[in-house]
Amino acid sequence: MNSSLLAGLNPQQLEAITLSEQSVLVLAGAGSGKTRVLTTRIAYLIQTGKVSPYSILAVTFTNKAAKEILVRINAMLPINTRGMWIGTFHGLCNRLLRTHYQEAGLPQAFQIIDIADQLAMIRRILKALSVDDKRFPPRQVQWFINNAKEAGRRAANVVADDPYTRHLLEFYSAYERQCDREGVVDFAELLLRSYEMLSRNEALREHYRERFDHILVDEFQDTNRLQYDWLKLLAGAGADRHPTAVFVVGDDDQSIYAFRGADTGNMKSFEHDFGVTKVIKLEQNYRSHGNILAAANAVIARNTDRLGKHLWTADDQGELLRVYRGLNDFDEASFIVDEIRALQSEGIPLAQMALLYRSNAQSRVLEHSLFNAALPYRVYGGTRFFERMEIKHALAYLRLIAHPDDDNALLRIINFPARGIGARSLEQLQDAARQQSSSLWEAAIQKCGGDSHAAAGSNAKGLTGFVGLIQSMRQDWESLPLPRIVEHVLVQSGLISHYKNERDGADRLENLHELVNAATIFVHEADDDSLVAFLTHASLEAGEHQAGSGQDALQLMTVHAAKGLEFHTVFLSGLEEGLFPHDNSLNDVNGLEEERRLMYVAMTRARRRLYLTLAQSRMLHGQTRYNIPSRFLDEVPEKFLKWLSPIVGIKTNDNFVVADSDNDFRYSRAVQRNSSSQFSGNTAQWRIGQVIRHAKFGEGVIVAYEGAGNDARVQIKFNDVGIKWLMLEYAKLTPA
DNA sequence: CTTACGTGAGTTTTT
DNA sequence: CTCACGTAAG
Repeated sequence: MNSSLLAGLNPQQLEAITLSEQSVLVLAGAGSGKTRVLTTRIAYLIQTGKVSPYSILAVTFTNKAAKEILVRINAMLPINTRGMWIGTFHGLCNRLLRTHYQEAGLPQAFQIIDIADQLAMIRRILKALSVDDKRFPPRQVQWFINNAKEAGRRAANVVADDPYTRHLLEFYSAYERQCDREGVVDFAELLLRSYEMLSRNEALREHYRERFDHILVDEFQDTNRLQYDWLKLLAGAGADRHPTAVFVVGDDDQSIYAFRGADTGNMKSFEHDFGVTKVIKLEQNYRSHGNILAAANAVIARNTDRLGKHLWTADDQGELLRVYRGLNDFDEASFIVDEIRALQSEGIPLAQMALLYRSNAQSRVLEHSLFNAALPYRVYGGTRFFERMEIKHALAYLRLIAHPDDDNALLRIINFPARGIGARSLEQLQDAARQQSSSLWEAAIQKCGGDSHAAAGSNAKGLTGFVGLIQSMRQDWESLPLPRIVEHVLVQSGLISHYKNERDGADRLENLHELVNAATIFVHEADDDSLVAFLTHASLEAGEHQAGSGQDALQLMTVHAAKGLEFHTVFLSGLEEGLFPHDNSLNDVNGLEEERRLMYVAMTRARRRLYLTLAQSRMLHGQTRYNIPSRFLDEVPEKFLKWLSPIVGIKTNDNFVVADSDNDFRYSRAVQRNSSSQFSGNTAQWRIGQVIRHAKFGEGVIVAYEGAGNDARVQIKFNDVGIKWLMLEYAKLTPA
């Protein structure tokens, strides 16, 4: 047994990792080493030799998390992780369905559609049924369908009491039929389909139950009903109990996806459904300083619906939380800019600072100020690589090659780039397809075949050309390796020349070339380098939000997007009633508690410094709004706050402090200052009085320091730029 | 088929 | 306000 595997773990972590074969709930607070525990347990199970890597199933929500687990296991054990069942719910379900496509009633090359494709399809169906889309907005229909699926219900299993629901159900069944006909599945379908397959097929179910001795689940608080039932089925919990040990890690306080069907009730159900006798709490936080943690604890303590957990840290109290209330949103933004500049001059990298907001719309003003201040920043969220229009077009060609029944794909590209197939020829095509209940592609082929005597209009010519194009592409597919096919399709389809001629097509062209790169990388990395596998990869992994230039940049994102991340400094902006908590959650207790969890998540992202900012007025929807401070601000005990602005309309009206950049740090310094003159950073020993050199500020002498290790700060009297406090971790000092 | 205009919505979103 | 989408006109 490699003892280094378990080195440096606290007793609770150790217990969770080495627990014998039983199901367990691990309540893991923010920054408590959750991922480390999960991965170390996997490594431990394998290394102690009791468990084969192939009888472990580990499931996450994001590809990123799954990758992280694989990387860490690879670092801990000399085993090949290929072939291990570690992935997202959707990825693993896809694997099941691909392996047993016949049992699942799917074509071998079934395609996965994303929400945009799904919406387009629903639009099409509603149109075909002549539905008034004012009464039944496509988005609402989509929401209804996905909700039903995520609760494990088919159209046939939903009870409709009212006419409205009956209509929705009709659309749901029509949608189901259409998906079946096209041989496509949406995200929820991956889960529902594999769930149904396993519950229907006893032999298959038993096979997988036997196979997996251990199931591990990350972010368990985010599971929805269907995912829970899926786990239960696979683990054989309930009546016919199977000795599968199910190890789930989660934090009910960080459940922020209830609006999407996540159900923390699953954590409670888990205990009794899986015969859990042991709940392990990981409550030691290794991330944040004490004040930040205490403030976050105070906020989350207001929630009534909790399993109960209290984070603590062995670290110092650290600084107070800094609060700034600006006159307006612009003022708030310039405050943030000033503070970022100051931190930057202290040597803290921009990438270690995050600017968080409740909703995306808030980023506009902030970005404006950052841009004017010439501060590099990166916004997370927005369109991801495989969701870009030009990429979806290219993928649609590829999909049609691999899977001709995909009407969605056909409709996307039949006239893009334009080849003279207008609305009326499309309508004819759709009519023909509907009549013989075939796919559009089949209808197109027939139309071309019997075309010689028909009116030789330009549209017929266009259609023939299109059919010929796809058919020739399909032939190339037989003989070319994946990246070449992609390249070929880009050229033959006319996409390349189309974007070459377009005014602002340069970025799109670049993205298309990037797609060839993606295919090349995929071929090198994947076990299965087929076109279908690549398309699946594109559907299940939307790709990075942005190509990430690698440049040091401030991180801008919503609080949701920040979950799981940590930063030296966090700016939490827009702390106003109506924004955070959001208007739409104000009247609902559950909604408010979710907003509060969101606040908790936001606060616990900060390692060392946390700013809470707000504005007295701001522009929203073209109107100036005067918001009162967020209730969450009131929920932080005053003793943890340091006001940096005069404040109005809040109970602690008189004890504000005006920012004073020189003396700003004095209060925290008093607590932590050390008396010895020798101290050490990460790599080197330093002493007071020593002459040093700094890359930017030049030569200077160390006059004081505080803290230790990573958190040590040094005060240096520079020859040229005066006295400065710098973070030792980032300052890159060299002895002069 | 492209362009212009009108309309309406405007939390969060791992797959 | 401002973006995205859908329809109508050119």
